[in-house]
Amino acid sequence: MKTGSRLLEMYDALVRDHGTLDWWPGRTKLEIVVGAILTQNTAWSNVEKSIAVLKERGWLRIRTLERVPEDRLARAIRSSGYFRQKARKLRAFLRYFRERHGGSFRRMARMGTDSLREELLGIWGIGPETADSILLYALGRPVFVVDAYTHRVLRRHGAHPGGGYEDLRGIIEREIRGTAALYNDLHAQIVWVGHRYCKTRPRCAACPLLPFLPGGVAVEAGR
DNA sequence: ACCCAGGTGGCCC
DNA sequence: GGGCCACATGGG
Repeated sequence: MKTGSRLLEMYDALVRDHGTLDWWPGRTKLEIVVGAILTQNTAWSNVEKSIAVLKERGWLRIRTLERVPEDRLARAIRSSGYFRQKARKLRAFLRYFRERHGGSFRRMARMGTDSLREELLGIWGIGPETADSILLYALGRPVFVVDAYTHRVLRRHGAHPGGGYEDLRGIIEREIRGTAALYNDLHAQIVWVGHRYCKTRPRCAACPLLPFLPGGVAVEAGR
């Protein structure tokens, strides 16, 4: 299949353009998990504000966060949008984390990636992207995180093999046997280019992936 | 006054 | 198993 090699060529073009990115703003594993949940279908700038509030209040620790009532937590993360839903999701994770791992990432890390992934997907509010973000960014597992940009960027550049989340993840992981560091940067590059050039209204003029646009440059380059 | 953002669960067929 | 909808704020 040429999807993998084409994707790899696109990745190389992005790295040549601006270097590797070394991603995910988050000092601790808990902060990464919280960020992964809060950023669901939400701009990161909105999430930053919520994280700042949690830090100011000293709530960004397991034992503390567990004890914050759901409605108070919801108000604190208001800027992230869907704040009632997300407060519930955070508490659902914390409950699982306490009951299953005693609130310890060290213990959680003893699990194999596949079985842990299944457990994370069983938590209310944790879907495939959030689960994989936790596995990759908090636990350093070699998992590729598929997101809306991944679908869009690959589709626009004729590199999408079709299928949904699991299909795409499987194909990419099979064709690019990466370390966690590579999957980290690959995802970061896709979000970078998606954010700057490949939104629903694409702005392809100065995009490093311009050479990969199928059927000539002009088709999607307008607007 | 729109449109959109690093999704997910519930419900329907 | 796919198609739709609610969930909600802040920035362009």
